Amino acid sequence: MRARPQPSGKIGKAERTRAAILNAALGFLWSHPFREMTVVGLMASTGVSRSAFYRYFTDLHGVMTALLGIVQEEIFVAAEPWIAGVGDPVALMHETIDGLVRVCYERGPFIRAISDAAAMDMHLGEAWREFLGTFDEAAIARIKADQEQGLIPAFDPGPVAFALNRLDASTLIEAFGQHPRMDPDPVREALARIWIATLYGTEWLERGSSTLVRT
Amino acid sequence: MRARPQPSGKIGKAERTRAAILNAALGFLWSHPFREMTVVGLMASTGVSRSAFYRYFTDLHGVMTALLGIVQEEIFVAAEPWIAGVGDPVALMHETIDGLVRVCYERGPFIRAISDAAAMDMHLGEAWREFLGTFDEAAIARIKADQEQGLIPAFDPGPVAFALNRLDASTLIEAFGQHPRMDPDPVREALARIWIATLYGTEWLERGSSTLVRT
DNA sequence: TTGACATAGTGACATGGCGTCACCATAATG
DNA sequence: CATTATGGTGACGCCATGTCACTATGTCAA
Repeated sequence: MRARPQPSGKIGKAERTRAAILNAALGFLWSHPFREMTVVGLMASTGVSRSAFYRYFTDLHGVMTALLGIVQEEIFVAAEPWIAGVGDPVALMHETIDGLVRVCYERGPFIRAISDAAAMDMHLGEAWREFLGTFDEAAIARIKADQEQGLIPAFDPGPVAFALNRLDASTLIEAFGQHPRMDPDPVREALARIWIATLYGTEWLERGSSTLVRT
Repeated sequence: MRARPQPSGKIGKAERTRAAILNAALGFLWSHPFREMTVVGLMASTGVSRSAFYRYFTDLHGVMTALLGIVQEEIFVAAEPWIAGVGDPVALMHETIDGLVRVCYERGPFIRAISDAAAMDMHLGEAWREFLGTFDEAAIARIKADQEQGLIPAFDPGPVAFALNRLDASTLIEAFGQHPRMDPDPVREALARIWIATLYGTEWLERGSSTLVRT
């Protein structure tokens, strides 16, 4: 065991500074693109010197990796109904898309910042791709299962799941990633229409409009 | 009239240098991500000094803007069948997606570089968004027209066209944007399935497989 | 209490890429 | 032959980055 400065429940100095940096990043990215974020600007709002930054993160992309970890969790939870739920798959699909749209509407600028930053750093790019990859796996599994039940026509689920997931990611990021954000309702309806028509067939679209799912 | 160094048809020094820079960029981006491109590296392969670069482009994003202009044209041509063609819309859709996949497979790394660079520069980002925007307009018009003929069910075409175009862009970029590129056939089939199921209905999917369109 | 030690934080430095500027060379024009 | 504009160059200053030696502070063990 090493010498731990704080033996009891109180959060230590280190944790507080780290959190301050992350909060500064969140505050900044809500209204500015990632490309405008600098270490100087970030540390200006924390009260500690610029070089202290490198004690907590390797670079700005390290901050974004941390942010990805936070957002990731929320998105996984939102997507769960259709991925793992039982019951009417079309209703579950509405629920999942509803959740994804909600999370991405609330976190839009952050998610866009992560996706932007992913283009500028190999490691973050890899993490981002892996993140999307888990959705591919999950969607493929669900499609396969529903195909075996005859709910979805037979086709290779891999490329379709891949494409539909990219559809969600890039549509949501573009729609909600910068101010002014689009109205979420039409986006939700469009995504639901595309997923349902592609997987379960057009006949499911007219009845059970998305308002049916919303409590 | 100013003093023009080349009075007749021969291409001048300036045009040649500019082309050399663009070629250097193409050569580099085929196997390296945009984030690794520098002015020094670019000019090293041209034989002229680094500072000469700024006579032809304002910065690296200026190069990417020029590249966008080139690729844009090819993509417009490829997309034309469904956008402006007459006849069976499902066949035209297959033709368009076929063309898009072909162009994006050939130019993949360049297109990905443009899209990456768009995240790092305001002006290029605007140009890229505008580029995608023209497809939105075109798709909306086509969907409206087919809706009036009863070929596509009635719904607000705006968000659906928006989402489907983002689907194409991000799927094609992710599939073919870096080596090793995916097999184009499954991607083509997945995109065709999604577009056709969403717009014209599932019943068009089984017959007329994509191989029918390929000469 | 004291000495040892780990952790938080700092200022200074070197680096690398960028964009500009004053200046030079060349070649076409009159 | 003088003029003039275009293509090209080296040097400069700038900005953000990442590192490093060093200080300060607080904790633990003897």
